[in-house]
Amino acid sequence: MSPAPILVWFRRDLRLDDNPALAAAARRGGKVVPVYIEDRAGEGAWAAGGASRWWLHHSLGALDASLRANGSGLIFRAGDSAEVLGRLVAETGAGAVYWNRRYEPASVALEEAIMARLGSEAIEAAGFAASLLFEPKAVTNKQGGPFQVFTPYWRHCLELEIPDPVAVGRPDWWPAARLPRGETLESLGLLPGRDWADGFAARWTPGEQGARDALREFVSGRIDRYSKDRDFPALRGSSRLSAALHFGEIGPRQVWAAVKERNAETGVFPSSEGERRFLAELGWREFAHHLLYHFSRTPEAPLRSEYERFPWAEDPGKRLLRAWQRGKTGYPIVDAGMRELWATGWMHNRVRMIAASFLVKHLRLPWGEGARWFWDTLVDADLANNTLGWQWTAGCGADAAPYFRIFNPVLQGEKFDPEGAYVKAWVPELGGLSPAFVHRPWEADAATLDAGGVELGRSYPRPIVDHAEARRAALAALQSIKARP
DNA sequence: TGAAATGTTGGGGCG
DNA sequence: ACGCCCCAACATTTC
Repeated sequence: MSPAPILVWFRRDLRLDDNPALAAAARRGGKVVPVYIEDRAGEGAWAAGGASRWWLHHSLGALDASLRANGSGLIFRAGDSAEVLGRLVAETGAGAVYWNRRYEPASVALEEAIMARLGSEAIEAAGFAASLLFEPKAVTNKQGGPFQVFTPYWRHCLELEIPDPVAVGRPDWWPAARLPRGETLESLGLLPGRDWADGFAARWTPGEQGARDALREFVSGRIDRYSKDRDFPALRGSSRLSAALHFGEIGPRQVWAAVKERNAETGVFPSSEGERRFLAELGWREFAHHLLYHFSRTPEAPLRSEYERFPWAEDPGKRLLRAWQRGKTGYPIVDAGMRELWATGWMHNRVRMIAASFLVKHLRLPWGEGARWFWDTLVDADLANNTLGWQWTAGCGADAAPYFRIFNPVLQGEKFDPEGAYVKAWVPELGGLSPAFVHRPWEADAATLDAGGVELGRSYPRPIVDHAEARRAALAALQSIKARP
């Protein structure tokens, strides 16, 4: 008699390769029932945002197709995860539920509850490590606590052993369970109602194959120029793997192994500044997830409590916030970034820092407003990375930028987009300006603006705040929360 | 994974 | 020839 069926509960591990839960289930020899549950309440206050759901929809479609090639596609369900799993166990006579762990606070709580519930029913329940290089509990400082500064954290991690993805591999075949499919992918309602996301498809290929292709393309060449090119948004300098990693279409061990593999002949690894820097970005991803695990309130509250009393600016009618969201601040590099975000569901990292800094320091609007906007508009929206990024920018997080570090959007633009190519790609109304003025159109004289086809205040806004003035106000506000008990 | 203010130095114009 | 000033260029400090 063959073993009882096993439910494989897919979540943010939408791949067949290097998927320990699936591999373990396949090894058992019983039928495998792959299921995805859309459980918005189970995500706490951070159910996936709009752009992210677009990606999720297509990634689930790709996973379903891959699974169907083995005989049985993904079972889609909506509702409370514990209840749905309980019903499926009953329907299928499953003896076990396997999944790959998540580390966000709501997910940790949900998994604990499910583990207890299944345990009480004598159903085997097992979570596997798949989405990080290191489990949060495996990385502690000498006092046994979490690191709060990246450099020592990552130095410590590099001493640890990275699990080999080949050891998990991709199961060749497993006995398929025939189940009524019930709900369809479409019925989960993941796609946005409006035509907002229609342009995303021109840029992205969600799914395991797309992720694999993107990794190969990056690692076979661009990675060697990564440390130089990564800061220039007009170039394609970064890997653009963020969404694939968020949804687990590819795992960080596979990324690590791909970089290692390209050095197989020499054995020297990492072999270039580009590789070293790229791996350190995986390190930031680990760091962010570990910090969120240990400081579970940080999506809502500053890690440094003195920032609870930060005097944010008034914004009647949300005029400033709206201008920022729509890419109409009058600062070209900020507006270009915000428009790239809206059009593609993604923004170059250098520009994320500039745009975020502008919201928090020039407009003095709460970082949570920015975090929410990014959460809803980024296809790669990730609670750990988003939280770390915004708290870093606002100066209130772990290893944060010092409060006095205020990006000058003009200088940043001129430094990292010297020709204005990035600005012109997303803010076409500035296309007629020379590099000397494309980042500071308000300084051009009337004839220059006229020749460039720019009508300040009409075709492109004047700056909504004055840089020098905003900088002074930000420093004063930050001063006001310092050195008080 | 800054920017601006302030300080220092040294070349060159000039009386 | 000398001292003085200006100021770019660079370094340091401060926010």
